[in-house]
Amino acid sequence: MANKPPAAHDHRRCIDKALAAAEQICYKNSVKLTPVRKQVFTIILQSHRATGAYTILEALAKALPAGASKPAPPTVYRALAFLQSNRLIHRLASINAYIACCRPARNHESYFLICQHCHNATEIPGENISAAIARQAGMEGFKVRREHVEVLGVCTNCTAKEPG
Amino acid sequence: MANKPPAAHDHRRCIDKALAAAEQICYKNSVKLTPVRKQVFTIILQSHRATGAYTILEALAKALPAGASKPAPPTVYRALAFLQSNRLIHRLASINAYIACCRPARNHESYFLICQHCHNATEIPGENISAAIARQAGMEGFKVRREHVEVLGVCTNCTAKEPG
DNA sequence: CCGTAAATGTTATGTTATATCATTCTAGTA
DNA sequence: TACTAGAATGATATAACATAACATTTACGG
Ligand SMILES: [Zn+2]
Ligand SMILES: [Zn+2]
Ligand SMILES: [Zn+2]
Ligand SMILES: [Zn+2]
Repeated sequence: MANKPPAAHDHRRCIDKALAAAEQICYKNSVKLTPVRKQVFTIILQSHRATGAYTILEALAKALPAGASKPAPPTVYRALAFLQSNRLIHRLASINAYIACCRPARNHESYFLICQHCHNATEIPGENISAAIARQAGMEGFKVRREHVEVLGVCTNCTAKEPG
Repeated sequence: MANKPPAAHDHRRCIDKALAAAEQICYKNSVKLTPVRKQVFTIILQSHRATGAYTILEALAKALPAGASKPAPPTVYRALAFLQSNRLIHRLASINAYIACCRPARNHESYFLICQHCHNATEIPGENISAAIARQAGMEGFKVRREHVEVLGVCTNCTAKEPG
């Protein structure tokens, strides 16, 4: 476990729940959560920090059965594309990294608080933000398709540890 | 002029105003808008679309006095860093590109509507969006430092041209 | 079993960004 | 004017992120 979650919790349970949800969603979408895809998703789930594609690649190489050939970047990027298209993960463009969606059942856009100190990323409800965006977009006659909100700053834990 | 601005306007004047403002801001900040930096800024100003670093690099190579040695990536990236730190441009992380700020005198975060069709990017007022973000961040005890809001969709012009 | 489509493997390359050190320019100062 | 320290730029190499293209394997209905 290479991270410190935003609040103490049973992370094993966290992972299991996410995997179960993913299985359901893939079944509903009539797509297959193949071993590679599941493995990549599991790697992403290990932490509440966003993970870079090449970090995932390394982890995948270690996770594969001994003797298996080393995976190449397309393997990871294809799995990421699959997971994104099924709304199981988000991409954080400002830091080129990928993170599990905390509410994959509901279609929604991407709203994150990213701690510059510990790099934990917290997915937040986007209703109010989205409404504010819709208002501005409406004034410009702009049709909204995707929303990416990435807020950088310092999380509670890190503020507590480093006052001032 | 390699672009179609969101609304018809005298783009030459647009550029001149932005350059004059930049001179002022740099003077106020006690920093130098050197020829390279000014040239890079001018290249970015040519269009209301965001411009990639390597596109800027090519344009810079053509713009330099004949016989001058070809610029390398760090030249562009250093100029971009300078322009960003003086709030003259924004980086659009979702498309890895750079665009001039339309209100550089006022410090503010980054709120953009990006047309997926014509690639024009419109900087919008962020007060309401920022307020909504502040509310969510407050609930998480998160200290906001930077906000990046990138909305992808279709602009008025493109909607008009391609109904349905 | 066979044929097809999906998934994965493999190789190469494209795209974006930075590290590092050398050189030149700028301004203040003696 | 000459010296000097710091800023800016030049030059080279490489890191980090991502995709194109084609070969091979796998899954699965007929
Ligand atoms: Zn989500
Ligand atoms: Zn933190
Ligand atoms: Zn701006
Ligand atoms: Zn458009």
